[in-house]
Amino acid sequence: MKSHQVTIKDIAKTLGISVSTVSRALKNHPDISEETKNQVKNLALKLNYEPNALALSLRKNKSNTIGVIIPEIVHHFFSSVISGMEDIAYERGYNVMMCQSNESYEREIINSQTLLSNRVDGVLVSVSKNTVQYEHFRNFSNQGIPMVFFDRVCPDILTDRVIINDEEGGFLATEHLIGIGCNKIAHFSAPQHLLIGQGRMAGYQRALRHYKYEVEPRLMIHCDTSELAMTLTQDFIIRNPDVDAIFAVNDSTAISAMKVIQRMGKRVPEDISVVGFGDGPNALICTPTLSTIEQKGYEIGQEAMKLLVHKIENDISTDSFQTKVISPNLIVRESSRRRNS
Amino acid sequence: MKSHQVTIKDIAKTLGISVSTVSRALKNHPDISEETKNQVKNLALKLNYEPNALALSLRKNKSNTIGVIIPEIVHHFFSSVISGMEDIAYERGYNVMMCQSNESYEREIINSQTLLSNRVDGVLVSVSKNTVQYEHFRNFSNQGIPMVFFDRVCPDILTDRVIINDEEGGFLATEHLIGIGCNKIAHFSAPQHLLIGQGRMAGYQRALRHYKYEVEPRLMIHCDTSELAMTLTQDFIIRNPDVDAIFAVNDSTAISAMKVIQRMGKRVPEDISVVGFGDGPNALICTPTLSTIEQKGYEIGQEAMKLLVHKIENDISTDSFQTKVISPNLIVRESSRRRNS
DNA sequence: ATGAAAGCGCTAACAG
DNA sequence: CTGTTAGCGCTTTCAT
Repeated sequence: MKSHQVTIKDIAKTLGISVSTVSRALKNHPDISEETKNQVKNLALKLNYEPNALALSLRKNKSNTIGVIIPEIVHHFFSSVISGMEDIAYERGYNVMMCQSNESYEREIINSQTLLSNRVDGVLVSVSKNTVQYEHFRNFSNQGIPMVFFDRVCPDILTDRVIINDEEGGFLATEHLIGIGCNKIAHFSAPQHLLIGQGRMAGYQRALRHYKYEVEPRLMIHCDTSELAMTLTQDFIIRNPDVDAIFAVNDSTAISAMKVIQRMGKRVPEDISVVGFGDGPNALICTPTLSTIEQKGYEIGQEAMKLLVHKIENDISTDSFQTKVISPNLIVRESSRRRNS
Repeated sequence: MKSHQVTIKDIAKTLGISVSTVSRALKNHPDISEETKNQVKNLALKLNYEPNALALSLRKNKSNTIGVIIPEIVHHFFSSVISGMEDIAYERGYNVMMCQSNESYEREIINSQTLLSNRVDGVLVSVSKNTVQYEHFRNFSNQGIPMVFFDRVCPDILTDRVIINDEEGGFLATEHLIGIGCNKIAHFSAPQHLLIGQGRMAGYQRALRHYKYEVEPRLMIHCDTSELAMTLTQDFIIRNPDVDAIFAVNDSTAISAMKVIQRMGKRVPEDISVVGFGDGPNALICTPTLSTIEQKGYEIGQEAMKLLVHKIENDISTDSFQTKVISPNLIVRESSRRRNS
């Protein structure tokens, strides 16, 4: 049974003073005498008084709560993002209300309503894969609630964004493979209607061109999951025996590709070097350890939260938007190595 | 700029009726005429009216929010737990306020205050490693706020708990190794002052005794991180060349031990079988894939949330507590195989 | 230096 | 069938 939680009224009654005096005493209002202040504070401490944040929010029209809508929590990248957000929120005195869309459009809509209803001061959103309509997000802007998209941004809606530079990541990975002497670098890519697919592919091609290598369609296949890699890699290698490197659009694809390659009797990195994208924990577990592009989830979470809080606290006009692009890092491990040819 | 969010007052004014009528109309009160209801509902829809959850919470003295205090989000087990919690919360109409203690006692205290302040209806807690005093948790019970501990429970505080049966997990792992014909089964254990360390060790020993194997102190070493496994495994194997199986207290330790064993020129599972504990994604990535004990984070999260919501909604007296013990599963993969000796 | 009172958005008892 | 009013906990203006 939820017993009565102590309020300023209780303190006022016990001390025989008014609630306004208690309120002022608790926040060190200069008008209040030291003696009263001490009395109030001591009693508050003794009674374990905690200000009612709900009442405060209602009164001040500010909830100090940030809403987060995220596709799925159980995913190293996203959980890193959440962690970064939570750390900044904590630092700045905000609470985080977490909603998981589970990649469902319908649930995303409900999540939005929930956050609206809870009068969050701002929202951080990464769009669900199944979302193709974006009207529910407009409610936030309409109500003047600042919104920052992270990672999976929504092209149709003008807001602040925090994204990783996929193009640069693709470039770095490919440049590295070129640098260690690979000649035929394949790209296992994500669908080209996805921004990450486009970006990483673009970086791959730019690196090839920049270093005067040919961009060959036969070396680029759509393969962006562990399952697809398991199915497609062998055939691909057989059909393109000259391939000496693969840049895969994510770590799990890269790792599965490595497994297939090894099963075919070829060596990684001696015969074929492999670079992934993401730098999840798996990259350290697989054999050989995976060279990859660090996706910086924690940093993205931090930046998104910083941007949002800044917007909230500075009442920035709703029509100046900023896109923060995080630069990825190349991490070289065992799966890619200088060739002696 | 946060513009005015629409309230029932706005609707009442526009329609020239009273707020109470609007309030009632919105919740289908039988007293209200169909016509008024329709008018109200249509306008509400048109204006994108969302009830102010803060006002509601204040009024009803129920926030429909559950507070979660978790040591770290970026950890497969914990993020699975959160996911399970979120799914149930969503289903039952609760929101989740997430606090990350980052394994810090001080932060855990602040987190508790935050949740108290936000008048959460209940709390789910997994205790930080550095927490040795538990007074801050008592505030919840004192205020009559239901609390459920999950995974890392607090021995001193009487509450509901959801934990995995570590002892059973240890037993299953060891029994499996015995079953495939291993004779000298080592245990890489966690410190014995930790409950998980105790439990998994106890299960290991019970299995040995149950199948009439000797419990040998030389076969049990404290080794519960990837780093320790890297340092200690080689020496351990050299000193105990008869070991033909290792049950490690967690997956990362198991995987690192496998790596060392392989580097020593021995084969897994042919020479030494290995079983871990946790079943994180790594278990599928490593070579060979890891036999392990499924820790069921998602289920733990679900159960903890269910238990809590049940307590909240049934106003269960604060002095009947229940401990839910989840049974782990054994998952056999490549790292353990029947021996032909 | 302190108190009284209004009001944030909503519900519900009471009154018609 | 609808309106009036009090009050949830707190802050703040206006009095005193």
